[in-house]
Amino acid sequence: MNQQLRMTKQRAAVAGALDATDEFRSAQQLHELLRDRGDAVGLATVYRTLQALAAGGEVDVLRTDDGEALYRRCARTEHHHHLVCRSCGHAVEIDGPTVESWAVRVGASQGFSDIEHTIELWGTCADCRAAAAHSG
Amino acid sequence: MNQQLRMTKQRAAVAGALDATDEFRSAQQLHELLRDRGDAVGLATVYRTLQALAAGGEVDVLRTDDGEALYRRCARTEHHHHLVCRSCGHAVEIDGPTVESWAVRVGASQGFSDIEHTIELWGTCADCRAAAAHSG
DNA sequence: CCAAGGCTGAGAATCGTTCTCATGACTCGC
DNA sequence: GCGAGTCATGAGAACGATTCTCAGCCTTGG
Repeated sequence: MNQQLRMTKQRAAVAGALDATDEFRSAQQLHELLRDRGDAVGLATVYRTLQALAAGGEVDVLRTDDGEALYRRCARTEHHHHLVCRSCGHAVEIDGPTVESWAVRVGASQGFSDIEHTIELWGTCADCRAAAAHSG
Repeated sequence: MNQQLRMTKQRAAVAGALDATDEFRSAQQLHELLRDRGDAVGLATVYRTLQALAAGGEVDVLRTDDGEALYRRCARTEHHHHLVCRSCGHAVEIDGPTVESWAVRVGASQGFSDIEHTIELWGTCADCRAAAAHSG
């Protein structure tokens, strides 16, 4: 299969960093994280690795309001959505069977085909809310 | 209230360009469009105007998969979503009462607060599909 | 018509992301 | 273990979208 993909120290490091958290992280955050941890990896390599993982469906990608890409290794490969904490990136995988069918139905009723949808929920997780309460 | 906001030729031009279409357009597209039309407006001004309009809720903004911002003047100011043609930008405003409540419910059940959601549908509109069929 | 302060635009500066290219690291066959 | 052929890496340049700077212009209130 992917005889083409060599398992290098760098790829392992990036994958490891992703495995170590269930929060969405930007490429730059992962890059810093690896550097601080001692597993320095070039920024370009981090981007390339994330790209490859995303293409293979091994990590999920989403965009913040200002267009930055965030990555996360999810437990499941099947289609799902996320509830993400806007302050710490903590995420919960969620299903929305109802939403799925709604999307397809609405799309079709308007004559559109090849319907896809972008559905992400943003909020403040319990921990962050508590933290905010203490400091405020 | 917005005594602060002066009505200038440039702002009128940008607003006009937005009013003239129901498709999502990027700042750069609008900039070119205005130039071609003879109402040249500086790119910076286009961005500033769109930003102001978006802040005032007068235009809707969404992000393409690669992070570019698209703008559109919508008929309604109330919360709604869109079904957008990924090839021409044509958009239809849609409601999703079911989805709205689902989002809030899911968020709350996970202990998150201040839930917001990003829900956009992408597809190929009938016209674009027909066009593709002819050329393919 | 005047003054005052928001507005504009060209170009520089940012920022995230991708590309280039010389060098480095795997892998396979011997 | 050795060498060739490749894919991978990383520093830095290049890019594309967006924002900032700042001197000069225009709108508005009087």
